[in-house]
Amino acid sequence: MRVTIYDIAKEADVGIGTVSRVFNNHPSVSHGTRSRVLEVATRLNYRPHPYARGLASNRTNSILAVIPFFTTFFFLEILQGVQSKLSDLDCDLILYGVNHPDQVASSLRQNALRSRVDGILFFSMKMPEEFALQYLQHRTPVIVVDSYHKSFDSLTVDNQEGAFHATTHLIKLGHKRIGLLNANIESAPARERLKGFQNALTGAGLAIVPGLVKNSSSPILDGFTRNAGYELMKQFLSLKGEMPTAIVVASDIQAVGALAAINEAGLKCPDDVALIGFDDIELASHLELTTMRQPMYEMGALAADTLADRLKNPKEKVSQTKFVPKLIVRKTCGASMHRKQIEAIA
Amino acid sequence: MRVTIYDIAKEADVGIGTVSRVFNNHPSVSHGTRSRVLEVATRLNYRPHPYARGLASNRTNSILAVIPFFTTFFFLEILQGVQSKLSDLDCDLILYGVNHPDQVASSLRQNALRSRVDGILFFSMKMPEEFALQYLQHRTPVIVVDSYHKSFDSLTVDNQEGAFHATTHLIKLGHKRIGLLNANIESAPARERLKGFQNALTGAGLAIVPGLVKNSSSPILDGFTRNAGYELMKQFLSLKGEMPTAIVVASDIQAVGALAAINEAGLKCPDDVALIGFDDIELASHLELTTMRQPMYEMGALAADTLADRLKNPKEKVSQTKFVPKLIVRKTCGASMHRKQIEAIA
DNA sequence: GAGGATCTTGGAAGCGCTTCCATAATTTAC
DNA sequence: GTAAATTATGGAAGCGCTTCCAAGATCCTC
Repeated sequence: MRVTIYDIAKEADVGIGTVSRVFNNHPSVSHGTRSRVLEVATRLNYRPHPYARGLASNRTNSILAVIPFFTTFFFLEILQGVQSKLSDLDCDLILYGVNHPDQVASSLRQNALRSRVDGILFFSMKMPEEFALQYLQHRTPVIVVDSYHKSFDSLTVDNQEGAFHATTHLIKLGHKRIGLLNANIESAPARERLKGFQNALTGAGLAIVPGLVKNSSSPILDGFTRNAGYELMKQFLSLKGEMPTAIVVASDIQAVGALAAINEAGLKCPDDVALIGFDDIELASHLELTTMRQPMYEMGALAADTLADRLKNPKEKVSQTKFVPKLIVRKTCGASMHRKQIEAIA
Repeated sequence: MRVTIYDIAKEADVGIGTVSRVFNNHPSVSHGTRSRVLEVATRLNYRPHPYARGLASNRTNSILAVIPFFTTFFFLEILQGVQSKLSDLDCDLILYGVNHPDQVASSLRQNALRSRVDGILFFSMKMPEEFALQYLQHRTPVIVVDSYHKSFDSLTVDNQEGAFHATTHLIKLGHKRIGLLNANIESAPARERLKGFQNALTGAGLAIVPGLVKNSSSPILDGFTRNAGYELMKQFLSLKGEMPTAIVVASDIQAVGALAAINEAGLKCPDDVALIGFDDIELASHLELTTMRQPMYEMGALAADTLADRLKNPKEKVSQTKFVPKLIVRKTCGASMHRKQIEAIA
């Protein structure tokens, strides 16, 4: 039979209230009693029943992570960060993966309401208003990561700043004719990255050549796909002599497609055209892709922390944190080449 | 206030037992009563409290997945498969990631005992005996995936068969001088893959040349690393004229390292040496790596199904299922080349 | 139409815990 | 020394559900 607080109470010759207090670190238990209870509990191998606890205290000690399954690379690292904090909080992680952005609402309807959780981490997708309202009403804290909602704490990557750094890096390497291979301008990240790109050029006194900014028109994942990168790169390649000497690519996955197009054309990166990506997905290091790294582990960890804070202070005003991506220099930007050479190319 | 079965009972003018029966699909509720209760429940937006349920029924409707965080690529797909089944089972997925194989035991000690779950999916790691005993004692069903334990249902990949197919594919392409770039022979998968390799050669009447079988001696992840592949490939390259015309590589990640070594040596794959990997990680398609695909989604889904069966029939005898990997032909095996050319190289 | 099955139903008990109230023991203040 | 405050403790009530037992209603069977 299961060991309960009654067994412990009897064995340690105290009341059940006292046993409960010991396990909840309630201050008003004398030192002697506490250690006696703990000794007995260890001896009988007692473990509190989480559901009984949850039922009685109206806490669940578990949180829900809603993640998109369709962009694999990104998430295990984030979850790692989340979990590193969660074990401190003595909290379970319930995972709910959504297969397609369009299914968020129906998926949530089907699943997320079933489980009772203390809080929710919501990743990379637009939170449907229907659920936002519901969570607000139920006072279930939600942290939105890599996305934004006015009513919830959010952690985002500063896309504009990231694109600014990326572009500036290329400028510093001596490039004057720099292109932007962007995603679908309908999406906020694409717009922000465009803005950062423009600011960097303008700030350096370079002109923004419209023909060198190419937005994807693909509706599929807003153009953040390998294929979108491939197609846009082919457009750049068709410019021949007018081609930029370096291109800022809105995401690594697009850069992968771009590299394929470059190879196919018989050209070399970075010799013929330099590339800089965004994200630092697993592939990036294998392809020696220079990129703007998003601090995923850190975002995960901070998301968990933020949720913990929110659970403690429900009234606090909604916070908004921005992470600045970090430049990871590899080979595709040509930083290892001598500047003279680059200038010769340009 | 929370809506409970008492509210429903009062509103629908029935007893709480009846309400409970309705929500548990108990047969002995008349049709009229059932629909009246459901109508009221919908109207009041009633949701059963999972913890109260769990406490009263001693079921939790949640399962635990213990996965290794250190081999990222593999798992989201498996989890996707798991989840596709879980929502049928009306079950939550609690995720617990282990950062390093050596930490399995300590990680489990810290975490896995806390949560009460109906069953456990245990991935890719050796289950510490300490926990195996505990789970058996508690009668917590465990399904071991991509690993083996005699007391639990297991799903594994048939490494021997996979390596056999991979090798046979190269033989069919006309190769006579085939090497094996293996992982650490201490690990079961490495041994099995070696055996499949040998069987294929022997079966085709080819000799097994000891110098063409290279096992990694790395203790890190049993040599299933990019670096181990890189180092072993350098050994192959140093054979010069004695080099195999094709190499079976024990894992894609090693093949990535091997490709790097080949490029570094100024050689071309598959022109100078053909390669076939194992796993079909995300990278593989981007690198055009021919490989033996492990059916991860399917394994995840079947794991969940197996667990569901086990929950229904705890007495059934332990099952053991083997998946056969599937050949995915891309470019590194040179299958697209004309056979004559290959023979010319050989 | 009587006796026995078979369906339905109500609701008490109990799952293992937290929490509050009452009370006892001890300390502090004057 | 006494009154008041503080500390430590026991245990009842209650969290929302399942499940069992008892009992009423309905249906057969001969």
